[in-house]
Amino acid sequence: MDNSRPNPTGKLAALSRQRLGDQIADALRNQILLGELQPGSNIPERETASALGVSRTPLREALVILEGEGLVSMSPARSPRVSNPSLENLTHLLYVQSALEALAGECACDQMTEQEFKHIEGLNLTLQAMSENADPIDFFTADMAFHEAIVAATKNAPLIKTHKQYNARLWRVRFMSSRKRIKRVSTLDDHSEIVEGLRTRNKQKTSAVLSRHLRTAIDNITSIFDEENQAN
Amino acid sequence: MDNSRPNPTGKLAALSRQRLGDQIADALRNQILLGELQPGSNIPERETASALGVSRTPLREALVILEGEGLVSMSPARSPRVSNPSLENLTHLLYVQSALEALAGECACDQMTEQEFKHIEGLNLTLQAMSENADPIDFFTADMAFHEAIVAATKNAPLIKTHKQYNARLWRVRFMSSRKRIKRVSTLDDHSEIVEGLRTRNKQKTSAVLSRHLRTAIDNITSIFDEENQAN
DNA sequence: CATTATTATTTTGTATACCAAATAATAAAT
DNA sequence: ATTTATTATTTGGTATACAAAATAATAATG
Repeated sequence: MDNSRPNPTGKLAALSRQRLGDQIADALRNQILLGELQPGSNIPERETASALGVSRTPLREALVILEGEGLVSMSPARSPRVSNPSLENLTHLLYVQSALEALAGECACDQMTEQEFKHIEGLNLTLQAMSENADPIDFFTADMAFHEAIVAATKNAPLIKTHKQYNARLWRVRFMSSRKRIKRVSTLDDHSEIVEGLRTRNKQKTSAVLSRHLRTAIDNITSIFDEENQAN
Repeated sequence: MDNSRPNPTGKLAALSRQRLGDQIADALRNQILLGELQPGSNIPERETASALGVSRTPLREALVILEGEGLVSMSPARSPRVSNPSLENLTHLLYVQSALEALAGECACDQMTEQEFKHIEGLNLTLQAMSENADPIDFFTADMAFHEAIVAATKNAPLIKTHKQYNARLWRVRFMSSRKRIKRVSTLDDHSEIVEGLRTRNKQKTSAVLSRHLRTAIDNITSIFDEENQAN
């Protein structure tokens, strides 16, 4: 966060083109997704600001941004907290994400270039190669990259942004869910079907498989919650 | 915006449960939707803050919120501006809104109470009664209320919020589009089909008609843009 | 010892102050 | 008169200051 040192171009860094608030939001978002900031944990303003070497003003700006994204909740006169969504809430998020990816699949059939298709196909191959031995985190990241690439191929900026935000809110449970390697086979089957749908530019099929794929995830996260409740 | 006077309960108003930033965001959002703040117009911070009787701090908070909603764009060292979306951007928004309402129709078939259905049905009847003689603004508001009621019946909070945000960004063009009364007949036909779908809790039909209904709106806004370009 | 009252401290909410970049205005030069 | 240089002013970005509420800590009381 230190803006006073010279940047690579030699210039004095001056005022970065990106506001501090945005950079801080990026940093905090990462910490939340990585689990360094646990759901329900407090984000005290002074402490966090000084830890990042900034004042409370841009930190609060970041918190307001993250609140808008649903990753942080702010109550009056209380420390901001990392959101801790209920199973119901996560289910609701997945329904929306399912609809968004179904739309993405459909639009991608129209808008996707051949190069983009090859990229998506390649990501799926990578995923298949990883299926046997890769770390959960790597497999999960690759899985997410596959879905993001499809959405990106639509060139629909609002869709891409909204999808990204929903992904962030779902990141944690979906990662926990993906640790159950048992699910990898059916995941890969779905992905192959999606790739086939895209190859033939079959909107109906691509859209339907993506929708089903995401709705299946609802069952997976439900079992995650059940296990946690049994443990307690 | 004056918080210093006693509130109706007699207490000193103290710190309102809602942050000033949120209240300001609501006020500015209204002004944008009503067209009092035109697309592309500047929102200078000092001037706007003093006009509202607040300091720049909560005003900036409001601007950051509205930027997240896509209603305002902030560039470094320039005055914040009311977003002025291109036809392409509006088209993209409508595709997403179409997918969201299709999902809403499907979920509403599952989640809607009989009372909620009666309410939706009633809104449609109101709309039909208005079709001949009502003001464009009233007809449009009733049209929007109909769609919002369907989304609300899903009880899916993230869906409701995202749909509301997309509605806000689309408000202006869709209002301009609705001024063409010629479209009212087909609008009402679609609505009646949607009501029938909901009555029979036919997910497939409800979802399909809602999706088509919204995608038709893309053609309507395209002609709005064409006319504007001819005028210039 | 437990429980309530009261005080002290921490923490958020908002306002103000200051700096640097951008724009507007003015002066200088061709 | 037009264009370029330079200065002044405005405006956004960030830090700091202060007020009010919430929490923690301490004292008082049954």
